[in-house]
Amino acid sequence: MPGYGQFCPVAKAMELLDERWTVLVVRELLSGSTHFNDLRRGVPKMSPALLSKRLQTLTRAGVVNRSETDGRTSYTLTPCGKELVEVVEALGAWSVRWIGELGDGDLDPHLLMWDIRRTIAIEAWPRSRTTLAFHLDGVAPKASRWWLVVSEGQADVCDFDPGFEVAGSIQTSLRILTRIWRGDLSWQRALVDEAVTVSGPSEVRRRIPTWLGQSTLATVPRPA
Amino acid sequence: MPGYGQFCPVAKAMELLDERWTVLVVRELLSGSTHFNDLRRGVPKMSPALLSKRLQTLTRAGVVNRSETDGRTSYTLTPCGKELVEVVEALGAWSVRWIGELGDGDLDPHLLMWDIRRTIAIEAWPRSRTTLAFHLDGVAPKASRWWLVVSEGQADVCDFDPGFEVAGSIQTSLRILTRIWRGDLSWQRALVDEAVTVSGPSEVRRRIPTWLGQSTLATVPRPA
DNA sequence: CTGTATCCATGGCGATACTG
DNA sequence: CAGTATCGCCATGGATACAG
Repeated sequence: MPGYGQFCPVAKAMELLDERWTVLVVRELLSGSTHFNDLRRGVPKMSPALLSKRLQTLTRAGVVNRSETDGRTSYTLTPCGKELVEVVEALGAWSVRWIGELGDGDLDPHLLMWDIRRTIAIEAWPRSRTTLAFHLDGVAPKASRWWLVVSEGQADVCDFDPGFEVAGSIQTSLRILTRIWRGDLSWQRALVDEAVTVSGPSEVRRRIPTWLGQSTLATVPRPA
Repeated sequence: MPGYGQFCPVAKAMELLDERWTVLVVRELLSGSTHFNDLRRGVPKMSPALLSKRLQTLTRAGVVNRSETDGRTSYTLTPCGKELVEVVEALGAWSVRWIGELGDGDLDPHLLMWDIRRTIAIEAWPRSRTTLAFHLDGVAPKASRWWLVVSEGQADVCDFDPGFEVAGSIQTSLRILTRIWRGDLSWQRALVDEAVTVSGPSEVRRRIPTWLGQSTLATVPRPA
């Protein structure tokens, strides 16, 4: 399987990018992960051996730069790699428009909470430390309760009760919260349908949709 | 290998598109091929069994529309599939900028002549039937000689002497002609370096670069 | 924390031939 | 023209354990 045997640029690109997991690793790098275990968190179902191999391949291809400082290994995208943002964005936009269905196996509370943490609008939150509690129905107990703590311009997510006073709680299914985050479903719609229950002071209840962010692809217009 | 187990749109898109050959099939469909054997010509190294399988997968995914009219089977892209043009173009643009090196195995005279035929600027050619002969150095004899015949607004490529009077000839290596077509190398540069020899009346010699087209990606600016 | 080493099963895919 | 049928390999990648 030595490539496609074509000089076509698309074929040459796919020789590198059609390998399983490769594009997802690039996506993680584009989103800012630089260390091996950061990357692992973004592709949890990928074995470390394979991640290592992919990083080597990408490095050899000139897409990734591996460096060591203070005994810490970092992976960053080269200028070449950074330009893959165009490809990844095109893929994401197409996908969000045309691949709406998610299987149960696609849902993952860890990934979702991590993504939510990464996209919350910190500046919209109160100055003082604020904690939001999540309860995800129909998820294994260990992964069903989450706390989002925003304090001093910093957001943290816990899968255990941090013990802070909770400003508000969100109760919904993993699927609904995922769809909201992806932009497949609006907060409005979910609230009206009672697919999600928000509790707490009315001020907080009103604000929550503006506090929690969404995928950058959420605003891509969907086909009629 | 049941997908990536992620709700991320990029992951969902790649579940479909990271399968070997799939994107190349889409590329062929985008470029206008509609019949099974048309598609085969664009991906000659792909087995018919696998092409069939990919077309089925793409059809199930809603990317391709299969239809039969007059006992003839046609494959076309659905609206969903047509929007993959954004992805394919992003891939091509990135590739042409960053993946310049071509292995010997990437070169293919059939594909190249077919692509040249598809991209020539017919309107730039003389009204009367005009034939150009190609001689590709270092290629197996059977695939080293080609004739391009433009007549009545129609271009044809032959791997045998059609017997028409030849207006001009191009002699070069397969690699050089490929690089010119991709836009990696300019006609100017190739002529100055004597990497390509054009013979015939001076008027024809001057015109040939404008008659023969280039890949649509040829104009993508290359990194400094 | 950042990987490597090893092992094994699976099935993807290539090759070839054949059919209505 | 438009595929199916069959076969078998080997490489991919999943799993697990372990190391510097």
